[in-house]
Amino acid sequence: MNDTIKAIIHSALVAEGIPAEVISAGTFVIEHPADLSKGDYSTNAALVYAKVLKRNPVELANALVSHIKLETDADITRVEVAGPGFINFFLSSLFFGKQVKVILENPERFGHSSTMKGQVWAVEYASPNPNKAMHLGHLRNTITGVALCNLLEANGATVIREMVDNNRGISIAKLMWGYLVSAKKDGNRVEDLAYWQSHKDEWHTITASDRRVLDVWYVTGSEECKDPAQEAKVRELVVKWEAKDPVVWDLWKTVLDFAYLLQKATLTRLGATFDYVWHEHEHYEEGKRYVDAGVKTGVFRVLEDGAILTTLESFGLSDTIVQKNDGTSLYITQDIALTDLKKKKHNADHQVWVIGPEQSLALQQLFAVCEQLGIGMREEFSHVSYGYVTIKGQGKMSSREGNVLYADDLLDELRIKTEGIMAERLSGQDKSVIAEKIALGAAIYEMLKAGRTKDIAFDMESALSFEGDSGPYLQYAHTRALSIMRKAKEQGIGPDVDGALPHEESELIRKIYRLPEVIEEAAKLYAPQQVVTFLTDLAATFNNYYAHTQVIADNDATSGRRVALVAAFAEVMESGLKVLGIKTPGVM
RNA sequence: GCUCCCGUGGUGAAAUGGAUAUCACAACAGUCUUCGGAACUGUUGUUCCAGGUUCGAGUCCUGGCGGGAGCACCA
Repeated sequence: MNDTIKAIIHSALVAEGIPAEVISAGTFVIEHPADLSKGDYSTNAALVYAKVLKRNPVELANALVSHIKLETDADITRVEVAGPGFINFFLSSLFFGKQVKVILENPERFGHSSTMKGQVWAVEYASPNPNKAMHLGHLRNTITGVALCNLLEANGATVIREMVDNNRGISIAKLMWGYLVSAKKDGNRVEDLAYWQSHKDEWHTITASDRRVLDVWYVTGSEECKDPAQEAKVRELVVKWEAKDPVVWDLWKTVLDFAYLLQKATLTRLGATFDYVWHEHEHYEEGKRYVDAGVKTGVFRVLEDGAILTTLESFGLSDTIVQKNDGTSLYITQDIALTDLKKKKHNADHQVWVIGPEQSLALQQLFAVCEQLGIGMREEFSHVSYGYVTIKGQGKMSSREGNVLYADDLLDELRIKTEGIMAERLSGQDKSVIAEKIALGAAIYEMLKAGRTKDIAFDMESALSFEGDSGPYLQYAHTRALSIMRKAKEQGIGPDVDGALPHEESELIRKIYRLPEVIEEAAKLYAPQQVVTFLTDLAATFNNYYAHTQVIADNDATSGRRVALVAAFAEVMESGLKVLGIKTPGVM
């Protein structure tokens, strides 16, 4: 419809005798007026061209409208000039009827587009550190990443979901050390690796429910490092690991397996899947080759002390060191290699990093260096950042302050709360499954409802409230729709997609068809939040309809048409929620 | 000091340079509870400050103020 209106305006501009070069120079937009009384679509074309042509906007708008010939039985019934010179388009019942039909005939495809067809996007997200349980910050990252991938995919892109496993270095060594010295079942302290290797069963193992224990070992290891003598032992672990010492590798693999077990449980819960996981130990040494090459071609410069620097002034960025003076790697050294490896592996034309804002400069520098080295142009690389999550009234989370809210704990609390509410109503065996879906829905909604770059002060009370703007509000609207359909089926009323429903009856019919536009725009802007806003408005419109219209009425010829509208709403809501990563609970 | 992000009712948020700034929570007043009340209707109340660009600014520009993050051999 967007394109149709654009074409109509274009021919009206031509008919008005406006030169082609003037027309193509102007950029007018087609949008939905905020208020439905102003029409279904609106354009500012007259305002834009009136400025260029130095004409009165309202007069120009009227002239343009006079060139528009509407056919009877067409999708557009009325065109009006309003306000300072907007041209508003009103759509017909026929059009809306057709949309309901389109939705119901192929519900799986509705909301999808092919605007990104042929593009390959590699998206790195989540990437939790193995030494800690996931908390609120990781939750926002993961949920944002899942939604972004779904959005790109919904528009036809091929999406490669990637995660980076930072599985080596001092942090992991601390975790290993903490496990070694504090996880013996009898509580005795052992520092002897050989003893551990031959008596492994004397140490604790882990199950998916032992969520915090990893943090405990890591903190123990970190605390020990405050003593220089102990720190030396932990550093020695790193050195031995790099030398591939078999015992150290054995311990390393043991501890990592625990970490992966916990990570996987949480990520699976959040619906995060990955096509490829990059393990740091496999590529961390690769970076030096790229640095050497950069030095040879004169892109990089060796400083007096041996460190290697690149100048990024032409990119408007501060210079950065790409290799330490002792010849060892930095994060950026590894990332250069990884970016190239990723690109070659997937032949991706776009690479996205879903990472916090504190990495902004580092990533801009990485992108610039990749351009310097000919790995790719900066336009191929995007940093999809997001705001911080703090706990309301407590400020920034800090494990030292003891105010860290873990992802799983939050989800559990939401699930328990949901089960409590549900107990009052029903006692199905699927109760905990449904409660989990609703808990996830509530959490995802909280994380996506704000603009991506905005900080969130997470309010547990608000998240636990299922009234108004919330995931459960959307899920519930969907459930109510299904419930109507169930009743309709029982009474033998099928959806009537051929009869036109008078659209004055509800605003609902004038909104449901917009989902594909929203999903397209949201993908372009990396803004899942726009889908949230749309669905919330749609659910409110449905609830209003529900409250004021008896869908299934005896001896009512329009029941079938209303059922079709409700069914279409249910499909649209389900498609929209799916993109966000929210599951519909169905009829509970 | 420099760079980036953010600033919208009491609270949390929305708004590709457009029309009367839109929702939700809270508060107050109601509906109905015959398709599921996790609902619906109504009332009160908002763009950090000062300039500028524009027919039109929450949005763009300049300068402040407030909050957060980053700034070369840390991860």
